[in-house]
Amino acid sequence: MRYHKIPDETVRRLVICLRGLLSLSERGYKNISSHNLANSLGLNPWQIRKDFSYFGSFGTPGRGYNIEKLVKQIRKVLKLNAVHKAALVGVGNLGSAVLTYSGFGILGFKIFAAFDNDPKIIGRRVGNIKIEDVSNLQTLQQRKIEIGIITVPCEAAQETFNKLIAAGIKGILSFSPCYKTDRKKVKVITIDIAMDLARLPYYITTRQITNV
Amino acid sequence: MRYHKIPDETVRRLVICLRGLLSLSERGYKNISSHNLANSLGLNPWQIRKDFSYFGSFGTPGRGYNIEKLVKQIRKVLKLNAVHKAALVGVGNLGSAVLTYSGFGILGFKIFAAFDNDPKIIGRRVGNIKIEDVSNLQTLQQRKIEIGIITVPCEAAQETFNKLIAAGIKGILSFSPCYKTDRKKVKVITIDIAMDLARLPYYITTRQITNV
DNA sequence: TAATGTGAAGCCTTTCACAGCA
DNA sequence: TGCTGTGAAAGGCTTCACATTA
Repeated sequence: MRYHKIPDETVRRLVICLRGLLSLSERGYKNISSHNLANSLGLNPWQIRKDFSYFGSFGTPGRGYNIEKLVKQIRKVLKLNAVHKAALVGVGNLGSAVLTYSGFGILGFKIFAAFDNDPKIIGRRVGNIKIEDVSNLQTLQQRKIEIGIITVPCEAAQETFNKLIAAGIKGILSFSPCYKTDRKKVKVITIDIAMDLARLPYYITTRQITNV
Repeated sequence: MRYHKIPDETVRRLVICLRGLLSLSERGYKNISSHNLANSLGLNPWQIRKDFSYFGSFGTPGRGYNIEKLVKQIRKVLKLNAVHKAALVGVGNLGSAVLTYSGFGILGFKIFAAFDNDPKIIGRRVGNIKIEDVSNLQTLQQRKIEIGIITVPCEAAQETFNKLIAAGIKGILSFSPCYKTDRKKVKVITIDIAMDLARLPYYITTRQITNV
């Protein structure tokens, strides 16, 4: 049982496992083997076992894992055992899609605020969130919101980054690549749709097929 | 000069370089050193040079790279030198965001068709694309469309996958994780927003900050 | 028996350091 | 002199094989 640095790829898979386990749990399952869990998620059994081994050993040889117990452990390791407050900036189509997505709650996220700079949008409600003026971004610190989601057009991304960092945001999920960020102050995860699309042709015309 | 398998991570960075170079080119630059290119993209100079070395050597020692020449080479390697036809399924907020995104063209993509199953949406236009009924998906093969973009709700993802594969689609960019796909027939790249968000807290409360 | 947990091997990627070239 | 291209070293992740345990 170790508790060192967990590889980035393991963190990625742990989230996938967590969701798989939650879904199994909902459907009434109590236990599962690494083999069956792996199968249902397109992973390898030994990979999963290795991943879990980075933070403990929770299985029962011959039986497998108790789902509830495992979920609790993964939540703890990923710091998903308390609700995280998030704020979203940029309420266009993409922002609205993220705002109305219902899958975050089960993972411990709740979007508490949304911002835009368009007077036509400010004041409207999306879901049960009232859209505020971006000039209010500075209030995030007082409101103890630590996660930012950037869904503004590319041109506005850099400015939004700066404002979020100034507002004490600790982690950012961004849909615009931004290379001029002080990565010592915040952790940034970028979703770069155009880049992901542009990777496809290389793999299509080449024989070689890999996982994502 | 080799032409072997290019590492997945290199493919990822090549797209980033390509966009960086295109942007430099637009701003009138003709040449750039690995050092400057790397700096502007948050990468390392030696990493970039190594990446390029997988498919040739195009630089001039003491001078750097000719941007136009390099762009041409990267496009060729990534198979982005011809227009790729894409189709999108699921025209909700997310789908509309992708449909109206203007950054694909420069990378060689054009969305030629969009589908939904909601009679209220079918027939409408988004941008200059008329939304079709999903039952028309089978026509993709005749229309020589080889790339699919899945922006349907989770529940509908599996069925959409199956239909796209049946329609002869070669590569899929999906916003719903789907683990039951025949990865020998198509290359799938998944954008899993909830998963990416859920990875953040682990890195926020840990000191360790890494690139994405 | 059936499945876990993990050291060790193998493989892939990143980083380094420097020879070589304009 | 300045920057490229690349072999070699270092580092990190995946896979394997099997001892171990309920």
